[in-house]
Amino acid sequence: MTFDEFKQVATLSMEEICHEIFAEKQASIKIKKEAVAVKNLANIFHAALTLSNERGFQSMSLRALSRTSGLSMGALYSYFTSKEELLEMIQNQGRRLTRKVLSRQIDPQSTPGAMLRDAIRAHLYLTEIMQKWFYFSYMETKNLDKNQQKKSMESELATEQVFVDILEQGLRQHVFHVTDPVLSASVIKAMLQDWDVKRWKYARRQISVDDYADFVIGFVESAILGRNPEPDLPNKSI
Amino acid sequence: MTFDEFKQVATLSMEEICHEIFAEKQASIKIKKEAVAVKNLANIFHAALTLSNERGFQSMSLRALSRTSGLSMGALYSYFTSKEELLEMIQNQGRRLTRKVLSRQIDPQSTPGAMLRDAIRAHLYLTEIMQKWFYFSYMETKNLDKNQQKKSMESELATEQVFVDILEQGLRQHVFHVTDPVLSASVIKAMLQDWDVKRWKYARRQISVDDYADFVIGFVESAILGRNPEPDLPNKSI
DNA sequence: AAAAATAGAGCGATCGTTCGTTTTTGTGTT
DNA sequence: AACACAAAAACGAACGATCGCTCTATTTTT
Repeated sequence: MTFDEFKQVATLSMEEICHEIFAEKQASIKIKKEAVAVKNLANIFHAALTLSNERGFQSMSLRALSRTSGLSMGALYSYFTSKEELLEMIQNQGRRLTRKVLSRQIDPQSTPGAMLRDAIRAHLYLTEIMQKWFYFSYMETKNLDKNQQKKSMESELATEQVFVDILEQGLRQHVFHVTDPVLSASVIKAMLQDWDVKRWKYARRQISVDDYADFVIGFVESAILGRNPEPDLPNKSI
Repeated sequence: MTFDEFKQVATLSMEEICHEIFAEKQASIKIKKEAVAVKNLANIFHAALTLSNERGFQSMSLRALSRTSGLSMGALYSYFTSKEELLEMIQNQGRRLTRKVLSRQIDPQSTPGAMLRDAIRAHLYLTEIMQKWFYFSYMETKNLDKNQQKKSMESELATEQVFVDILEQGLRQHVFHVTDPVLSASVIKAMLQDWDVKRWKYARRQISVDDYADFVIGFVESAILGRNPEPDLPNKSI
């Protein structure tokens, strides 16, 4: 799957999620008509992410959000009941999209090697499309309430588990040489996250998302395919 | 060098830095006596890091800082002229300590393999000791002014360069098999940073800093020592 | 004209910062 | 040892600005 194809899948999933949010939050959203609500919600989310990523969510005043989104203070409060609820809505929306898009990208029938490559690439593509959200989520998790923080951690562990599963499957088939699948998945995830958090560094060096994906795949494969030039050889790791 | 030895070196360097800060900032610090100034500065920095890491620096009110540090509002403003200057002082202090401690840890006379291991371990030990500061720096860089942001980026690139140099030396001596030293250094740094940022994850799994260091060293070595079981063999990589 | 959506002034709370006052400290004199 | 007295340090109430949020009036849509 190329980056452009991936983009289309994500866009479709995004629309689904806006419908879901509208359906669930009808208690706190005062807007009746879905078309209006979805359009303005997307607008508000985009403006909030842009402003938050400059100085942090707490520092973003609702007056600034009003200015950037083009909606009045009163209008904003037709879409959420408090600033904190807006924070939760944004976090929720991103988690949903992450789950939805990633689960569609990995074919459990293919080989562990192929699955690992697909998972790395899919993660990076997703981060690229949802850049603002990932950065936001990364920076603002600590400002959530206990319950939402727990959800955020579970989401992190769930994405990590995708890699743990792939690595363990590779271990069972004797194609990966991994001493600790959980820690390995952890450091792989750390590399992927760096693409979002240290974006300025890679932009300055003119490294594209595909460049980075190729490199990470190569690096990880060197680390876990083992030093044996015939990785197909079984019973080596016992 | 063990973790306990490392701790002592860092503590000594910390005292040096407090002297330096007092000497340089005498324009904005209204306190005359160094003993008083150093003691309270350390107190303020510690309180500010603790509070900031809960909800972010911007969300930390100076009244809360006053409460936690035990100093009154007026007293606080004897040590800095504005909240923003406090932010800059904290960032500066951490960057200094990082530079000072790390440069003393790596012996340029040893082999690339040993240097790489030492550098990884030293980085993780430093992160462990300065945990609050690193987390703070990670989260608050974007809130600095342009000039301070530039310094922060340079500091990041400088620490990365330590790894680039080691990798390139290993390349020249044909002991490392690295396709791109800069990207390799980048992902190594990402793994090290994860120890600080995702601290809750490793704490929950009861992984110590030495456990993590051993794992990262093993992972990186698997990746770059090449698949050749005789890594001493020269001219292989040409 | 009824319903839906938006507008924006106004409210109390809290923010960073200032400044006149009080307390503590260090030193020389009795 | 007790005191006086500046200098140094700490204190905390008060100020204007801005915050999140509300509420009624107005505009837009159906």
